[in-house]
Amino acid sequence: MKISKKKSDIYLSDIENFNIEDILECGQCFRFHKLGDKKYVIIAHKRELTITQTDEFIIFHDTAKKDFENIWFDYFDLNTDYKKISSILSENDSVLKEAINFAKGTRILRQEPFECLISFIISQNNRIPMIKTVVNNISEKFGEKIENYYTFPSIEELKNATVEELNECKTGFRSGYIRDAVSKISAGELSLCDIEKLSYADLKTELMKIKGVGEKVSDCVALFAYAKLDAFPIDVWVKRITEHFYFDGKDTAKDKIEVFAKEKFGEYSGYAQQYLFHYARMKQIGK
DNA sequence: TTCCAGGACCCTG
DNA sequence: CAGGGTCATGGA
Repeated sequence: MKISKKKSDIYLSDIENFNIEDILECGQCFRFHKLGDKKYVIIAHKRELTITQTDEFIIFHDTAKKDFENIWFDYFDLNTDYKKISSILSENDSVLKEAINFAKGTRILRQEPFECLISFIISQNNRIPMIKTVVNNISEKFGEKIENYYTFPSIEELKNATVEELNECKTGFRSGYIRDAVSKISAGELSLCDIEKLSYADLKTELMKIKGVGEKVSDCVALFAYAKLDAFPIDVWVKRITEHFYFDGKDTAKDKIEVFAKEKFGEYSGYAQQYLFHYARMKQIGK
């Protein structure tokens, strides 16, 4: 990977397995807007990052080198060798091979824990376009305006949000769950910072103390905010595609699928899950 | 109109 | 303890 600075922009080159479209459209994060072909603006870390990708470069517009090193390098998981991981997962598994080939440039983002937690609470029994709408509504109502967009609110900014105000953001029956998460965190019953050092299993146990956070939501937060790569979130799509390809199309309990994934994908479960999820959803597999 | 979505809660038996 | 009805919301 090569990094160069041109005027106020950062240029990345010689990087494999990076496709901004795959990364953003695969359903792991919700606060971005498409500006054009392979051109997006992402709102994270109190910044609006405009990013474009050409055949040769990935361009981080108007970005200080310090911000690239301190924020975006980790956010885009640039220290991980996805070529190696995709090659290991493709080996002896034609399903993964196909799913990876479909979206080679997918990477697991390292998202901010609070935003990730609230976003995936909202995700339950919901659709991705609607999740994006609701998360944006919350940002516009409780966050701060940067330039053209609003930040996702901090814990402090969401602390006094009432169920009625949340309902106005279309959170529906999840408003009480968000209230419970915010109150437990602001009361110090749960520290999103302290749990970072916990194992995957212990981290899940802590997150699941929040009302409205179960197996799947805690798995997503573990994977997308804390980089617990042994997590394998099982939603309707992952259930469908694993049943379709690995269980002869038969209805299979989630705990059985979990055991299967751990055995087959091991320390790379999180990556495998994301390739499978995106492929299944795009191809409507099992539906 | 009915069904369903990156589920989890809670009541019933 | 397992199973399934129920929960807002909006698009297909």
